[in-house]
Amino acid sequence: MKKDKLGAIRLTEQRKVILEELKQLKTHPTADELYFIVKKILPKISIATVYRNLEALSAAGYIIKIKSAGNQKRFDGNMQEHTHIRCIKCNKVRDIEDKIELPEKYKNLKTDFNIIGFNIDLYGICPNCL
Amino acid sequence: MKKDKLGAIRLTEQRKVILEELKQLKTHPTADELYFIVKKILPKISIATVYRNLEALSAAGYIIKIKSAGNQKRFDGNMQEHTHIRCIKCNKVRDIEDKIELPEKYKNLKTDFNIIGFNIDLYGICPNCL
DNA sequence: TACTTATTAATAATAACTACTATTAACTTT
DNA sequence: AAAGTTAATAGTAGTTATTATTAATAAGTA
Repeated sequence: MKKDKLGAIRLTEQRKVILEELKQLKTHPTADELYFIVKKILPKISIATVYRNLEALSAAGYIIKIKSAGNQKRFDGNMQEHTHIRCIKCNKVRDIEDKIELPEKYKNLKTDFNIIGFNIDLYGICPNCL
Repeated sequence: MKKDKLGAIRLTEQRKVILEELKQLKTHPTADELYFIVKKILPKISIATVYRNLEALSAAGYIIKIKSAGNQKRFDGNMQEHTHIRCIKCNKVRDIEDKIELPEKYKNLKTDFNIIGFNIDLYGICPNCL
């Protein structure tokens, strides 16, 4: 089986379309939002395929699963390091171009956890909800 | 109706117990975890009451609803400003005593959102999952 | 006291996933 | 290339965490 360089998944037609559409969007859609978009290209696709493959693609490192508040997972096809801002009213997520870095002094925090990394998200109100 | 100073909610017996138990815990429990704890004191309490009142208490400013990853909401009775670290394996949340501040230079980020604040969470592996 | 409103326990309903199943497609071995 | 093996899919059932509904009760007010 031909494996891709990034992760050990085969890029099926469904996966290719999901990936392409996600990469074109700047809106960080939820799985169901993306389902309706992908459906226009592959009308027979199942919503379970979209959920499953968003997980697979993010596990394989093609896309990013956006953590942070909100009860729906969102996905991001932009692999450049960047920060997100979320609207506290409608939960939409947008990119912040500036890359935020944590000062050196926070590298050695007191905890019995094994620190792997951190996550900074901004929150505010989007133009639409103002 | 006697309103409390903080928010406009009446502190019923159920709410008092939920609040007290949460304040004693350092574990940032989920609603159902807290339900089983509170049940020992009020055996007849309904899980819906716990969910409803965790929302009510956080809306009224008595407790904090922890945002960030993981599919279950978690709650924190510690109103001091502090940072959280989450275990990527078991999703448990612990406090970091140091207060993390965002450098000045990030106060004017380029975005059409109205920035209200930010949220920093660390992630890592807890002693138990190591 | 009688009335009004808030809160509760219990349970039904919902939203967002996630697992299952039969089928098909892709790859591998003969 | 045929047969065998594994992976992926569509469709759908099931699950989990949460939210809404409802009838009963408790608290506050006139």
